[in-house]
Amino acid sequence: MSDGKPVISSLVERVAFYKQAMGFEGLDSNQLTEIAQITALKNFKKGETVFHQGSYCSYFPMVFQGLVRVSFCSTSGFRMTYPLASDGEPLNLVGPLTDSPRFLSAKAIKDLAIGRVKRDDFLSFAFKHPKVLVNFMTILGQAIDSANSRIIDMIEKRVEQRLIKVLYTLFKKFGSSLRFTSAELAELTGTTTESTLRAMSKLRDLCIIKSRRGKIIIVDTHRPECLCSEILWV
Amino acid sequence: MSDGKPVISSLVERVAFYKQAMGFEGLDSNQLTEIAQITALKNFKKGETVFHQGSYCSYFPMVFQGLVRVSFCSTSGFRMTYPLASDGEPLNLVGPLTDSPRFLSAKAIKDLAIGRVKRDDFLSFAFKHPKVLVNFMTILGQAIDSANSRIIDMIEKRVEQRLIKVLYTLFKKFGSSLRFTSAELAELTGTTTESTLRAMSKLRDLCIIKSRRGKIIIVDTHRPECLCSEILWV
DNA sequence: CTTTGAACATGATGGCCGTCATAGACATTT
DNA sequence: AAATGTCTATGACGGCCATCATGTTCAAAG
Repeated sequence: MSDGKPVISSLVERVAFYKQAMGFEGLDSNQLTEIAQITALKNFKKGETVFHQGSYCSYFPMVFQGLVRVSFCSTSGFRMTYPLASDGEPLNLVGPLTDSPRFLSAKAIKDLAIGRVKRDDFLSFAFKHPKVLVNFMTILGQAIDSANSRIIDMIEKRVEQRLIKVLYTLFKKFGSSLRFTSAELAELTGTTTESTLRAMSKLRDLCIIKSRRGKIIIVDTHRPECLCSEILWV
Repeated sequence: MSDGKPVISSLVERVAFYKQAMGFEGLDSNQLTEIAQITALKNFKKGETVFHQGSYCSYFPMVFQGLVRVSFCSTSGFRMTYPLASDGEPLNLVGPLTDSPRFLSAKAIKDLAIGRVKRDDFLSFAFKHPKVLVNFMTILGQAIDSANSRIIDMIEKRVEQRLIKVLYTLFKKFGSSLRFTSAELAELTGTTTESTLRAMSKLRDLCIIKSRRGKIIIVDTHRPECLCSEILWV
């Protein structure tokens, strides 16, 4: 998607974007135009921070183009990657509505174009079209179910199974060729780099994946699918 | 609170209930009356199931009186108690809005009075007064943050620290005298009964708690407080 | 080409904790 | 009072995995 091409700039393009964006299902063209008009675009270079943990949230942010790693940090500094948001996905559904800061931080993995709506503008839009709020709650519900499922996985599943689940989820989202390092996968799986590497060795022996430096290829997509009744929120 | 007294039945009482209920902050009397009018009460005996995992959600349920254990089950049967909902708390914020079933199940720990609003009625109420939806999203946001925090705890905290966190949260909600068995605490902590008992022994040695069969008394509330920057979603 | 740093790989070690087993304490029932 | 079931308690064992350590491969930079 985001291959360095010039960024969506016209109103028509922005409307087209919202038409396919997560959370804006069921809105008509007038409503989409309305939100598109109050959206401003801002670019971030790869590696830049989109927002910090604990920062006040004065904008409602959507990923127009690129890839963002959203992470959740503990007080002790442990980081867990939560979702990887790509084109059409919202970055923080809750923050803009409840002016309280959250524990999330977001960093650009690829060059980014973020569409931002000022908090107040977004609030009045949402109040005018509650359908958006219901859509958002649906997404939040999925996020909660997914987080709960992850908690249980942490208890009863071992690293290898959790890694398969992560890989399968990434496969569903990005296809069979994945550009992630073991350290990044570890952050998604909730384990250490070493354990991830060991688990990867096993999966390679089982001919489920092939891997090169910084790249994983899912060879056997069938077996992960059997092991993953539900996919994660990524 | 719920001591077997006759249940809230008059409209006035129901309005008074919603005035203090979680998720209905900022609504005026007319709006509260409106929702109170479409609320029907249903009683459950201790031990009864309020709703099953995967069941279709045709009502929006609130706990009027009593205590409900809301659990999240994995496919393998592992159960994690998520929130313990008491008077004034909603049981399932998402289900009624998105007619998809969720992984939650709910069981009465004490005799219950549940206020229920039919899904469609609730939907039109929420669309008419989006403030409710924003309130709900705030709650969902807290739930997500709490779930994420739990995921990280599962990784980097050991059983004893997690148990302290659980006890502290229960203390904040129910006071220093807690009626829970070790098996129930284990379900909240995400561990086994045996490990919970061992951790309890340690906490007893440290004079943080005293315990008798089915009852825990938090003696030193200061130390748990130091260890818990944030409390859980219970 | 050499250097440098990141990513990959794998062995050794130790500790937390889940599992199994045993047993005593307590409440309720018969 | 005896019986039964639940809750509490604790020991033994073993496995998973975090940690530390060491070494290799690879890509980019100088």
